[in-house]
Amino acid sequence: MPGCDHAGIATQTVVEKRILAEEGRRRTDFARDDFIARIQVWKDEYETQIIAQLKAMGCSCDWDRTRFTMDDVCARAVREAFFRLFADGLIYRGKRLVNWDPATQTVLADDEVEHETVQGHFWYMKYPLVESVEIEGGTVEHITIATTRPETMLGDTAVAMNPADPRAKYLLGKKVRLPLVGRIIPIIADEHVVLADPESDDEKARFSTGFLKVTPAHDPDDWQIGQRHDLPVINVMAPDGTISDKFGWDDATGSDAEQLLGMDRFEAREAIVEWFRTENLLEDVREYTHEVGHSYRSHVPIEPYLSDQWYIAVKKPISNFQFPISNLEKRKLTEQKDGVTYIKGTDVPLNSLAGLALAPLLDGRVKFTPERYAKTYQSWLENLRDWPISRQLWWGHRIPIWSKVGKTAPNGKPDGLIFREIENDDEIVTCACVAPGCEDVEKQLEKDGFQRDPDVLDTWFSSALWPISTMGWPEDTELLKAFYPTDLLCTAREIITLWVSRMVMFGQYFRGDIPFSQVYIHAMIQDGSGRKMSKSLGNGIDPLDIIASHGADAMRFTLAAMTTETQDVRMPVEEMTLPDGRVANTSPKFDIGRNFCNKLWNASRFAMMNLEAMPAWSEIHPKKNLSDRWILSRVSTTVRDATAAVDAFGFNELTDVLYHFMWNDFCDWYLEIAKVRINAGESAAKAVLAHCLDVLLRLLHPIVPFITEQIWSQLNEVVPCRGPGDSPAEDMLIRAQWPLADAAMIDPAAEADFELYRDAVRGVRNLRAEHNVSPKQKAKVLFDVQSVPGRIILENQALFESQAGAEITPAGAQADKGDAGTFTVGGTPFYVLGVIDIEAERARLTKQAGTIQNGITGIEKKLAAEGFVAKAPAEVVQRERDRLATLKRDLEAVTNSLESL
RNA sequence: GGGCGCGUAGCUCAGUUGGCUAGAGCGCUUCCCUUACAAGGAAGAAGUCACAGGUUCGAGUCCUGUCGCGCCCA
Repeated sequence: MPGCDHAGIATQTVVEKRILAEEGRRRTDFARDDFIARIQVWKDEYETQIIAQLKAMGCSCDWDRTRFTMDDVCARAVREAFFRLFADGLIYRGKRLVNWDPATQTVLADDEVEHETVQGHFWYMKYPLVESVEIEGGTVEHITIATTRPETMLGDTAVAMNPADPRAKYLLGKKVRLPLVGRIIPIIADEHVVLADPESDDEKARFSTGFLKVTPAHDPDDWQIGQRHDLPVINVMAPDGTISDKFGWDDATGSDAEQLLGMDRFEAREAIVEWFRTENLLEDVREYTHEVGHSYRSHVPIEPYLSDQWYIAVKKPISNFQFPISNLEKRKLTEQKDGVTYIKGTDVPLNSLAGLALAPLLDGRVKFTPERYAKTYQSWLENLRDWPISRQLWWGHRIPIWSKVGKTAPNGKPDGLIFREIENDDEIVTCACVAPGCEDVEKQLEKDGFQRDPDVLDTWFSSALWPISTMGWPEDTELLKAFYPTDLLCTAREIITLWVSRMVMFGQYFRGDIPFSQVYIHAMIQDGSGRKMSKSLGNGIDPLDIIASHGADAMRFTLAAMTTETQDVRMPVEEMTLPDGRVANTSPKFDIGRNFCNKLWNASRFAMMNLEAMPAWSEIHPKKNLSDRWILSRVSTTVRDATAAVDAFGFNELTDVLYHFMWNDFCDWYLEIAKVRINAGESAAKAVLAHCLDVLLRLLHPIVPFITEQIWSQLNEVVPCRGPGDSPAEDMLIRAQWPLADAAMIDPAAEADFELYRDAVRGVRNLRAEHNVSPKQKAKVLFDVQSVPGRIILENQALFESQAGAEITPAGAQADKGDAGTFTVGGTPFYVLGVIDIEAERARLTKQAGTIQNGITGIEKKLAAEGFVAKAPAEVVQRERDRLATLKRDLEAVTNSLESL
């Protein structure tokens, strides 16, 4: 089921920027619906492009069912989901410090905040005590706080110190006058405060003065302290990050701080530091490197900001949950606390949303590949905090809540409407959540003075519903019955928490079952120097450009070959001129796939040229010919290995197995042998050839669908019936069955014998190359015809002579081996007569003898080592002994040849 | 601060539960435009498996530590 989500923040930001750049107009210059219409146009353009990319890449999807998270089907599911969550009391409104992005003026989830290391400062600022204090005989007029964000001091409502601080007994309960503002604030005790220790290993302790300014409205830790001590909360900033007294700050007027109003937060920082310096209250400034949260969207520093947001309670037990959750209880993987069933070792109630997502991992119903990613999923859920779901955007699913200040008694009690009273800043607000399909209720509410919440839902809310919403939930559709749960989710590791966990959560909560049983996390492609591909760096690649430069199949093959279990994959990016003349980014890496496809095409063409008058499978006797037995064994082994690789998501292994079979076995050896045999009138090779190609195409189709489908249709014209059974092939390869490995065809003896044959051919070729024997000249080859390799060569004499460019010297012929080149196959010496340069051969053999001797020494050492023979498995010991014997025969042969030179 | 990954040939990467002389592609060297393929064929050179310890008959593989690179989370 193909489709797109609406990528709320990203999409709106892009369109806002574009309209500002092109037309000089801001979002606020538009009516809401008009602006949304503009985004819709942009989205349609890009959606079309994305779908076209998927099609061009050969993705096999159900195109008729293409979905978008904001289309009607999905929108209804979102409304229904929200309504049910609200009805179950899992959605609430909370005043919280949120991650505020002053640039885009929206709230970001914790996951949307990027932590960057920033070179900053600690400023040491003196706050005067209202009354001086005597400590150990000295008079103290000031205390000094240290801060990295001086501008927030305008909102300070206390100074905290650790009760264990020796000065605490003199200072606790005393008051300070907040500079600039003049506000009188208390000195309180809180254990969160780090004690000052210049010698400490802890950096914080080295930088601490022991006094902490407390700004509940602008710092998460301070917010906690404020909650503990019931401190006032004073917000000193406007949503755009400028200093303002319009959002909860009422003692600015008339103070020295008034001059700061309207300044940007960073301007204000400088002004405040300067003011302290002038007033002689700046004690010190020290360099400090620390982590600062930045918006992943606008990249400006996040401002912790006090704001009203809708939340989903993820650890709240759901009363009367209607579906079975898991068998964890039976397996004693839960524990009881205060009447609640928790997942063992966590504070996650089994019947909470977090529990619903965590249980299927723990009970094994959801599996990750590679397995290590299960940890990411698990630890995220175990430490989950409530999910802020409102976003200050226009592009998205608008929150289906209408509200009105004051207690408003419900007018009757229409279906599809839930009222809830919420306390907010000392006033009561009545909120109404409306179910989908109740437009009349919505109109009535608006008539009654209710206003719809302006915010939209987090994009992930609707994305979390994807597996069910796209198939028509909340109806119990035939689609859902047929395809839910699905088998496999394939995705990137960076959204395991944002997306994967929430799909499981919602799938379990709304449908009572997991959305998928397997999660495959694929590698991420980076550029050649290990950087993420991005528009701003200009190091990204458009798949359509790769398709233009190398072809879709080449791209698919290469990507599959690069897909390993590792986290990141590097893709060198290069500008290239495409066939249509455009210059675009692509990568020479795709040569791998292009060369592969080219080879496959040529080999298939050649095979098909030779299939005329192919005998039926039932007429041939492939068991009688070594090369047939060998290639059929290789076919079966390849089918077996390829199937295993697919089952294990080993995509690089799959391409590796198929590459090796196609190129090295099928092309380099079997096709070359078939040439000779077919020329000699041996037509049995044709039937085997056709069968090999048939299986190869079926194995390759998922990776390189276009070229294999094309070859398949040509093959069907040449030989519609082929392979064991001689039955007609499927018209379309995409419908053909994945081949089954035929264990009876696996023939280790044939593979071993063929190996000897191949070594003999290579041995002759090697000598020819080393001694520059002209290709036209036949090499005279002499060997013991009674030996195992000798018999094999003799049985395939014509083939051997053709492939090696050799002539076998008649058995028993006496020959002068003095000027022969030598090589060994399985311990049997082979001589190539009269071709050599004696000095070169001596050097070659000496080197070879050295290599063999190294091998022998290694094995002898191993066999002599204490414990090896006694402790290693018998088969390992035997293997070493066999190898040693062969090597010794090889060495003897080489030594003999050296002596006779 | 917590977690995860990576470091193997000049480059990009494989190497499953420890067990043949550590592999592939690209690049490089030599020869070959042989009637499927020069995006090709034949042959070849090239690695102290980051470093230091440990476990073991045996370590690229397991354990501990160090160094370097990257990612995720707080």
